[in-house]
Amino acid sequence: MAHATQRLQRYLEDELEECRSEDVDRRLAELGTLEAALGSDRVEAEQDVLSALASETRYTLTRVLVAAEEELCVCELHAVVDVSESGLSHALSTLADAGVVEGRKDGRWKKYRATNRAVALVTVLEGSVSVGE
Amino acid sequence: MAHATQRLQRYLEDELEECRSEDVDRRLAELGTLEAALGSDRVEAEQDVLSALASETRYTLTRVLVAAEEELCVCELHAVVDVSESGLSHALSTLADAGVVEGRKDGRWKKYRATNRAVALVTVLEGSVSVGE
DNA sequence: CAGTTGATTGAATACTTGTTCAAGTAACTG
DNA sequence: CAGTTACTTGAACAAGTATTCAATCAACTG
Repeated sequence: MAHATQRLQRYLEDELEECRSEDVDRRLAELGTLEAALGSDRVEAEQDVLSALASETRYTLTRVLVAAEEELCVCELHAVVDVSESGLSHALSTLADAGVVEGRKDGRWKKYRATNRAVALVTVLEGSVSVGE
Repeated sequence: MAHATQRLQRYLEDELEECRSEDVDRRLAELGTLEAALGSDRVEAEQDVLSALASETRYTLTRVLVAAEEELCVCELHAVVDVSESGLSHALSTLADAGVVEGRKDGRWKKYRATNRAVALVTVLEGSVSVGE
């Protein structure tokens, strides 16, 4: 919650045709409740997931892993994105921290697969975003 | 698609117990298909949505608008996030470009509401992300 | 065990992005 | 019409982030 109650007061006068400061306080409380109901740690966690996906490299990796429907080796993923070996590793690590992919060591190779979270998010995005925007 | 086919070749030798370069080419083609099937403009659009949401200010605004289930005035939203008037305007404009919110002018006031896309995304995130990560 | 190879980690850097300040537009009000 | 008020826009700066290089770890191989 923050500042600027004068403007809000004028807005409520306008909307409610009545202007007691009681109304402003009540509305501020309502907005505060809306925000508080979200739960700041939950919101923070959700935002971490969004930040993890909000990069060309990382979203491409996620998309490919979801499309693959199987685990892929780091060396296979390296053929898909155009970053250094180390950049790829950083990207996968970020995605893993966000719970979007899961890694498993298999001998000298390491394999990653998409989690349900990734599948759910990609599905919704795919369904809601039409091309040409 | 990118580089590093030697490593991929060794991986396939390992996996397939057989090592013709044909196999490497086929696998590369498969990975390429996976990636191409996504459609780069579609992926780009999806990523714009993710980038729009991947900011504390903008995601909070989105969350509040989704929770409100009604349009809110810019002046009301200003009470929710801790940025300047101009920062708020920039944030809402970014969200509108991504199709996450919609604005409507009502006299001297401007009101924003969450779009279906926002509702869908928030719902999935809420459902897939548990607190404590 | 020394040598390779696959992958990760940390520090440095180049780049992107969020926020603000200053100025501007659009709509009401006296 | 001059003056507020609500909001937006563009430029500039500060803060954050993606990528790379170098070094390191871990697993296999001869």
